[in-house]
Amino acid sequence: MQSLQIGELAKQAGISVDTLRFYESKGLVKASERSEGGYRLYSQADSERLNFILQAKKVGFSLKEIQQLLTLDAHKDQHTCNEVKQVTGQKIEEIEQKIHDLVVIKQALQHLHQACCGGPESAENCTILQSLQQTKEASTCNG
Amino acid sequence: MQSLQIGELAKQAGISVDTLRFYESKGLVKASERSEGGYRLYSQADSERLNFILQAKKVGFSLKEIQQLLTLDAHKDQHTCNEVKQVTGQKIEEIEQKIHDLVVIKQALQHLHQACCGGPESAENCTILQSLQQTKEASTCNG
DNA sequence: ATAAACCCTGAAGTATACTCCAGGGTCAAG
DNA sequence: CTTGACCCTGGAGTATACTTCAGGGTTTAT
Repeated sequence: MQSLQIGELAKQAGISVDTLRFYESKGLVKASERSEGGYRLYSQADSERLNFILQAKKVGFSLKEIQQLLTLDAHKDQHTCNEVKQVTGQKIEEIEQKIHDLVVIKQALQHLHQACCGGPESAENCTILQSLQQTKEASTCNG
Repeated sequence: MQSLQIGELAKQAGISVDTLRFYESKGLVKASERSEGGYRLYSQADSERLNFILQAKKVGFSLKEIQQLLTLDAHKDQHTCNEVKQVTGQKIEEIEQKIHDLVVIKQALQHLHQACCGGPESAENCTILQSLQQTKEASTCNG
């Protein structure tokens, strides 16, 4: 169970050390320890927390929303199971909507991807909005 | 086929008229017509374009990325099928990753949602990160 | 014809999420 | 014991995505 310095964790996560310190300032991830000299030392748990944050961010959650999710336990005494059940239920619905939206966009892109010959021709008839529309009839390039 | 004024479209889409004008300034949606007095008039196609934008935004695409998708056809002559095939292929992969991330988060939330008794007790052991971890053993509130 | 509700442009202001200093300490290697 | 790579804090600067404001025209109802 070795801990990581900020630079190591940042590299692993694919973000900058500035971003990590910024997230700390926002209460999102805090190094669970500091070295003698004051260096941040991140544990495996810290690293997992960070991964969750990045995952959630990628799919459109704001840092504020992510914090809400992460701090359902921060003020344990003030949060009841009732609250947790409500918040999670709502977020699950949101996520289902997001997945649906992604599937719609993906289908349009797939349609476009397949219809497109991939050659050096001008792509006049290859457009997403057309794909979203006419998902039934096959469209071809310059056709 | 009636057209909408900016306020009507904004209301329908659940955004502000300012946001709509802002999107226009960024080249994302433009009213296909103007009234005599200079009012923007949006067609059904404009409205669908806007819906695509909002859908894509919700799942974490930036306005720049959305514009890229929407303008695969803007400069028709300069885009080849080859390019379109590349761009779409890449975006499809991105979307698949996003869907995967959402499913992971959703599962953790569902675990939490189910484990939580929903009562007025303190939610000490109901945390997402725990859920992400121990998706196998059932956890209960205060247990 | 005038008030209320809507629309216009251009520019400045704000929130979020970083990103980049300045000035200085830590640490391993030589 | 110093050089280079790394770390620290606090604060200023930037990009993105809006939001608000100032000053003014348009439309619809009365």
